[in-house]
Formats: sequence, C-alpha cells, structure tokens
Amino acid sequence: MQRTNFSAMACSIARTLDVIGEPWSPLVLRDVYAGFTRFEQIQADLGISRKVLTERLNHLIEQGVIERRPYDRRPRFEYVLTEKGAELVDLLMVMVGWGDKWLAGQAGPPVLYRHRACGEISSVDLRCAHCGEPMHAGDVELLPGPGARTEGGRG
Amino acid sequence: MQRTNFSAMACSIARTLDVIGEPWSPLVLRDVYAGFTRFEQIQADLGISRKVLTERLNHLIEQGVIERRPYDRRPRFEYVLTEKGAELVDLLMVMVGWGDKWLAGQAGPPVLYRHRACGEISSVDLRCAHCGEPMHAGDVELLPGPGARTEGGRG
DNA sequence: AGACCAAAGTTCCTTTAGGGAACTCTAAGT
DNA sequence: ACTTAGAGTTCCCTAAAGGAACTTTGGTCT
Repeated sequence: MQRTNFSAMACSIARTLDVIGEPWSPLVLRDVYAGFTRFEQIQADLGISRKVLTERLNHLIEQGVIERRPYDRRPRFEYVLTEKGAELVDLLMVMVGWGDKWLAGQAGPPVLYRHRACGEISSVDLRCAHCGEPMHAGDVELLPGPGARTEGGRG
Repeated sequence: MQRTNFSAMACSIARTLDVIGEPWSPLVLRDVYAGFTRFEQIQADLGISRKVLTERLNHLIEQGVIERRPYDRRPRFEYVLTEKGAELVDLLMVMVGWGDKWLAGQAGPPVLYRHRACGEISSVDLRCAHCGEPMHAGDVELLPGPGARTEGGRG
C-alpha cells in the first residue's frame, strides 16, 4: 500500500482523516454544502480531474457523508449531505476561521458567514460543551479513554 | 504539477489545506501537541516514512506552524508549536469531536479531554462568536467577502 | 586515541495515486 | 436518425508515498 490507511489507529483524528483526509475531499464537501451538487458543477468549480472526483464522491458515499440521488429520469444525479456529512461541514467552518485569521492577508476573508439566529456576520468560537467557557487545545488535558489501546497506542 | 496547489483559490478552506492538507500533516501536528516533539519520537509513534516526515516538518516550519529548536550541543532538535500552530490544533479538537461521535463505535473514544477550567471531561462545541448561541454549518448564510474574486471565484 | 552510539536526517528504488485528455454510455429533445 | 448534455471510464504520464540502507555530527566508553 502506498498511502497508509489511518483507520486502524486508535485516534479519532486519524479516523476522521480516513473519511475526508484525501486530497480534494474537503473541497468536494464544501461544494456540496455550498450548492454545487452535481458532478459537472463540482468538476468545473474545482478544476479537479474527473477520475479523482469520481473516486472522492464514491468514498464519501461509502463513508455515509453524502448521498447520491437521481434528479431526472435520465441518468442524472445530485449529491446531498447526510446528517453525518452536515456535521462534518462544521469542521470546515473551523478551517475557515483559522484560514481567515492567519492566511487571508490584506484582502480579508473571501467569504462571510451570517449567523441566521442573530443576523450578524460572525465566525465560530470553540466552547466547552460542559461549562460553556472557551475551550482551546491549550486548555485541556489528555487522558486515555475507553477506546484506547493499551499496547502500541497511537493517539 | 501532480498535486494541485490550492493556495491560489480565494477560499480559506483551500488555503488551510495547503498548510495541513497533505497526508500525515495533521497527525504530525497532533504528535507535537501531545508531546512527541523529536524526529525519532514522531517517526516511531506514527510509523511514517522518515523521508515524508522530513518533508512534512519542513513544510510546517515554512508555514509558521511549528519551530525547530536545538536541545543539545549535539545536532539534536525538537519541534514546538507556534501560536499559529497552537490555534491550528483547535481544528484537530473539532476533528476529534466528530470522530468520537461518528466513528468511535462500541469501544468509545480513544482519548478523553479534560477541560482545565471546569475540571470536567468534555468536548468542543461551536458557538457564534457574536451572540454565543450554537452556530453550525446549517445555521449560516454565505456572502461574498472583501477578499472574494469576482471572476472565476472559487469559494 | 580509537571504537562505539544515537539522533536526525539523505539517498535510492519501487509502487501507486493524481493530472489530464479522450472516449463511452444513456436518455432525452428536434 | 442526429444531436446534445450529464455522468462517468479509460489510458498514459508524472510525481509523491513506502521502505530500507546509508551518512553526518558530536558525545561516551574503555
């Protein structure tokens, strides 16, 4: 095998990478989320090779992140997010937050996000699900969980 | 070029992928965060090829995500997170949250995170930076931002 | 002083996946 | 029947991942 399969690792990061870690996959997911739901649309928007797009779409379907649905009596299909996929898009929003802060430069963010609940242009903030206070990587302590492997533990 | 460079796209997801989108990069970042700070440690922990590890470390340094520091008079080095890198680890925590929910299965999460501020085992929750209410991908509306490209706009 | 050692890479070779263009297949429309 | 468009397949080429062996640097050991 030339690309290592991470799913064997006892690590949720590695496992998540096996779902969307391949090149283009997050951008394909973004496109489906943003309304580019058909093969030709995604291909044209991203400039991705048709061969690779086929592979990525099939993989995302296998992983239960998107679904393939006919939209015509002709063989025409659109891809839609599952619930699992919609929650994965949250990850993309965090990528956007980081990229906007550290990589956007003078031009500023390419895309703005309006929070419908309050109507304001905003961004995501990470909070502790328990106490509601800010929770960042530096604010936590790692402990082995029930799914940890005792020997050879990665992660 | 055989792997497309995403940085030209006006999209913070694509730009972030150019920093940590390559295979292994998020796991290298995780290791540095988790205290595997030296070449041999990371290599042994991940089982990554030494060649690829060298490439990834150099790329993460170029991107300003980690720094290389000597820890001996001999040529020995350790890698440490920059502020930019530490904030990128937040992204990994969101990956963990999703992976724990959707991929951990019966065994449960391999790693637990204790929030030091409240002392509880917890996970991250996405909130609107403006109003503090939950903010997920389905709760927002996308608008072109100042850094958007008018023609050929991707993202 | 010379032998030995460990960390941190380099080098080289093989395999496989991405890029890209051309081709196919299906079911309408005209 | 002829054309068109969406949705893939197929094929070749090149570059990146895997993996093992090799090198370099400065200490330690005897």
